[in-house]
Amino acid sequence: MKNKCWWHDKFYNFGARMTSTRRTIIDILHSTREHLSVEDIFKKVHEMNPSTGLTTVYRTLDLLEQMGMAQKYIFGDGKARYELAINRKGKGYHHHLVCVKCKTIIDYSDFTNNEIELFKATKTKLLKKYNFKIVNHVTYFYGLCGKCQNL
Amino acid sequence: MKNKCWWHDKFYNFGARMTSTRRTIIDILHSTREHLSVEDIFKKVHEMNPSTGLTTVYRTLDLLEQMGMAQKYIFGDGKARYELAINRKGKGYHHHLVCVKCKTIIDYSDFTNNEIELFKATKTKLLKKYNFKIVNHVTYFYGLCGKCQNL
DNA sequence: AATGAAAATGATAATTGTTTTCATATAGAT
DNA sequence: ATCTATATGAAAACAATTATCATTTTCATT
Repeated sequence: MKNKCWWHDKFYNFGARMTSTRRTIIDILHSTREHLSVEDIFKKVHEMNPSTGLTTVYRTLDLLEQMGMAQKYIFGDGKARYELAINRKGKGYHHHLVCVKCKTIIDYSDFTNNEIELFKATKTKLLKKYNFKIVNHVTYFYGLCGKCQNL
Repeated sequence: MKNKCWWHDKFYNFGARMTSTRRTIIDILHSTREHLSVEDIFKKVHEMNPSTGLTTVYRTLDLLEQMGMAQKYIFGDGKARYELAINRKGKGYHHHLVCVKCKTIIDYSDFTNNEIELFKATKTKLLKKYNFKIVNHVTYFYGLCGKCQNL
């Protein structure tokens, strides 16, 4: 893996190395807007390189989360899901409505500029006050979807 | 269990019955501001009534979440945590900073009136647009705590 | 290009939080 | 007091995730 890419330095700064599997996983996340489960991602990686193990996928996703490149979501179905954090800064920025009964997820992107400004200010405040370097934030709205409201 | 309490109707409307175990669990949640894990809660219940099973605790917490009485949190340590949703409306209202590396949780309550208004408006909007009855919302801020920033 | 130490990987086993099952007990309306 | 839907407990089943450890790979330095 000789050629450098834009994320090469990001990995280096994190004391991590660039590998083809990691690049593949980033590509997969980059190519979709769905919330892929670890197994979803594993299957796709496996298509490209059948020798890749599930453990590596877990480890890579964990690393990406720590680097702030991926966002991990845990809804109610017992499996972690991931999406590229980079996406969220642009067009794909969204939050989630979660039905606490049937676990249906609806993406919600009708946020306001007001909200963006608010969170931007909050991040700065939290860094100062708690010395906590925020890389991402996620809001979940919990409730009952139309179907489940009628028992 | 003959005597009615304020939550009796809430249960009834949900097609659920009031039991002493459920009351105990509500009391436990009511008596703390910590984010208790299921096992934490089970241990406390067990002190009061050793015959209570872990399964019932899981089932009760699930029920309370669906009723909107409890909020379920999943941070990064692999166990679900709960707190009374009622508390969040008053003094105890807060969000969480989660260190993606060491999984430290810091409660954050320096929110603004601006934020409260924003979420109130959002709830109304979401009900109209998606017919989704919001019972609660949660914001997680993810990042690196002071220690983990210095590797 | 060869080297070597640190980091990444894969296969498997182990772990553990959570759910299912099913027979029994209980709540609460009648 | 009776009866039916609901709740419960114990144990087994389940499934996502993590730990282990020997092997391979990256990449900075020769």
